[in-house]
Amino acid sequence: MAQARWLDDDEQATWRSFLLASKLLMDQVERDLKKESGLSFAYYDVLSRLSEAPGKSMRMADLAVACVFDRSRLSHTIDRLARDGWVRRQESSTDARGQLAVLTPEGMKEVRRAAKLHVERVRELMFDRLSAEQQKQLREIGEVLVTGIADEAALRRMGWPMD
Amino acid sequence: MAQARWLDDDEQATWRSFLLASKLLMDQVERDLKKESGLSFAYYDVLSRLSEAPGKSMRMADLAVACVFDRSRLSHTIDRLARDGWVRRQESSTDARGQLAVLTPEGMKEVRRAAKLHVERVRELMFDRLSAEQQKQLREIGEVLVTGIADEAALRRMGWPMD
DNA sequence: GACGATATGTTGAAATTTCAGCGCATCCTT
DNA sequence: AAGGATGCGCTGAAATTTCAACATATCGTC
Repeated sequence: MAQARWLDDDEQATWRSFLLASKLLMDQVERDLKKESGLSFAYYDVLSRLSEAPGKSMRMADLAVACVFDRSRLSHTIDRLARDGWVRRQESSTDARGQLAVLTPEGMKEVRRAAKLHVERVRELMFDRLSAEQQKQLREIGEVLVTGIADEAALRRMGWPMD
Repeated sequence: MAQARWLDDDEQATWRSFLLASKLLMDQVERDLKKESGLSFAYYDVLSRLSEAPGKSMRMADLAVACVFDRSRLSHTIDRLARDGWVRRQESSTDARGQLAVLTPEGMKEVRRAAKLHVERVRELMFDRLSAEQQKQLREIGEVLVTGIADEAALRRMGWPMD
């Protein structure tokens, strides 16, 4: 029973392959994004969520869930984005605890500029290399893993497509 | 041509699914590892590579490549691991620039303890949820992405299985 | 063997992330 | 409507990671 739950060679290779692929891919994407637009992926992620949200704004807590940040990290991150003028805070009208992060017009321009380069890069690194079949497989695998980890409430807040 | 390289809906969903799955998975794995063993994944990764290496030691540069750290990050990380007594430094006998990171017996015990919990968790989060078919697919997808990003020299240094 | 080009590992400071805990608001039960 | 439980967002300090630069060593070539 000691070894019962160990990983066999195939599993080991699968895990390593997944791990390395995501590390290398994100590393490369980060590096390029930063070099070409000055934004880290974390900043880009926040701005890009806001840019898609109705009113170009989101509750802090929802934004944190969507970006998979804890609340503290998001708070600090919004501080910096606000200092740079890409985002501003606004009080929620319905919940006195609530703060809204709102994308400024300058922030919107910034994301757009970055998005162009970013998407290009993702395409080169991922989609140009995987067959249509593999893309479908990857999507399904991702969905299985995601729904296995996040509960329904979290998925909803992330804007995950519920069937 | 402006939109020629944009992502369509399927691609967008695939990318998001991959991104979210790896974030959530690593997040969860990190959190559990830390809670149960006190080690961050970065520390665990370093120690675990060393534990598998011949002589339980590696050149700093090779270890950095294997962990996908830059040299500076590895240097600081080894500082901390050395302070905790899990690792010690040793000069290379063949290259006067070289430093070897060597796993101490205490470090070895530490990884072993952590590995047990870690592997258990990876199994629950990943392998218990994916079919054999999906595991095979994921492995191949990972390999395609990895070889698309890292050059042959880097792969070799990572200990990547070359055919 | 001298030369510049490249590789190795470290350092210190700056930027970012993590961690523990706070104050306040809303929710839920009674 | 009082009470506690929970949710929200923020803060400051500690830990970690990033960044630019350095000193030294090896490599390749002439």
